[in-house]
Amino acid sequence: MKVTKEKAEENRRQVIETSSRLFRERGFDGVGVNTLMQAAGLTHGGFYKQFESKDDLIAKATKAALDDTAKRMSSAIGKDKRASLEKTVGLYLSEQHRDGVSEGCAFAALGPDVARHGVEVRKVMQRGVEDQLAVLESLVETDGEISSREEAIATMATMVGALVLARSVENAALSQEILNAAAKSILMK
Amino acid sequence: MKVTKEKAEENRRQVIETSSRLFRERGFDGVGVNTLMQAAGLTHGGFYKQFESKDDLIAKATKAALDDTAKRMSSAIGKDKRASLEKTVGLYLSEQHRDGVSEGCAFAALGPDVARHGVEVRKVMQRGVEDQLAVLESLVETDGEISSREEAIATMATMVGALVLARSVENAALSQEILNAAAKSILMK
DNA sequence: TGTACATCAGTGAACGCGCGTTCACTGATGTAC
DNA sequence: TGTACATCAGTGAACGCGCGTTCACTGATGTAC
Repeated sequence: MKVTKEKAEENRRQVIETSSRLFRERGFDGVGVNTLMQAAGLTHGGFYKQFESKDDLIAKATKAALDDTAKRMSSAIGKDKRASLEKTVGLYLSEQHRDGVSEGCAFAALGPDVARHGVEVRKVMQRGVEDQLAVLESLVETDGEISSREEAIATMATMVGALVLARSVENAALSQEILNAAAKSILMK
Repeated sequence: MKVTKEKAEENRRQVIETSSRLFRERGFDGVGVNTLMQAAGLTHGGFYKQFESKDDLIAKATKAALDDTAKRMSSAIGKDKRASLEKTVGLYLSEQHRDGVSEGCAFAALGPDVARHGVEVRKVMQRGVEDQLAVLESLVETDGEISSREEAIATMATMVGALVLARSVENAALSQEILNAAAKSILMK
């Protein structure tokens, strides 16, 4: 049956939000349309009234995941540059972030998945990378050897790589060691 | 029909090798048992004569991928520490490596996939991380502020993160910029 | 070394199941008068 | 404001297909004598 425009829009956002979490947790190929719709409280048949295809939802859910992370990370930003950087790195390389994939960074959770998919989602990802780089660029200190843009890129790469590695190993001590060493290296510079 | 022990062992290795490439390219959930067996020139029915389950193959193929990368990377190691580090970083953060997922680093290609899977494959991955860290530890220079172990971890995180990001963005210039900035940052320290 | 036979890698059909996508239908919403 | 009707979000069955796994069978290999 038909539903108010507002309700339809709310359902749509619900599907995207739920998908952004489930995709991060299980990968694009790890959850089906049926599961995603049911998790949002709907039946699968109506999916194509809201989205062009699963790939369309993938692009939109990835964007939502990026916005989600950006918002969480922005809570670390204050007036003091150094304190903001420390807080950002501390949040990103925390046990909680490592263990909370479904609410965490889309680059670390979905990077390789994105690389395997279509142009759309890679454009979305690119936008997310540029946005995050802009934030980091305003936080890093640099000497003459390297530009703040380059420093921001290296910092982001270190954070993403450390999170990916920390999540890939079985041993908890090694996992923690990875997070700590990366944080130390970034904040030492 | 039965086949010589040697032929059976060769088939087995062929399946593992093929899988290690296809998994890196398409993800664990992106290729089925049927496809993997056919790619190795066999029919799918015999799969369970060689492997306990798909997860069993995933663990063995991931190990093969790690060994593959380790071998490729070891070609960069020579007598001069600094030159070896430069060559390692140069190889890892090259366009060729970015574009050659199926022959490239398992951490960057399969990290999140591994994080989503069983204990077995995470143990395999951990071993790979430790091995690669040992190599890097012997290449990095450190001051008193950070240990060579910590420096090796940070270096590895930066390389893996940069490769993941470079593969996730659509724009070729940005992708190259990421590789370059990460390499510069590592070699500057 | 030659023969009889057990082993078992590989085949191909089949299992139940979930995939992404399509479609005829429903009935409340929202619009035209 | 009230009525008639077109719209369209959501339903549930169905599409062909590939998934991981099982199984009866084949026939060359490899072993026991």
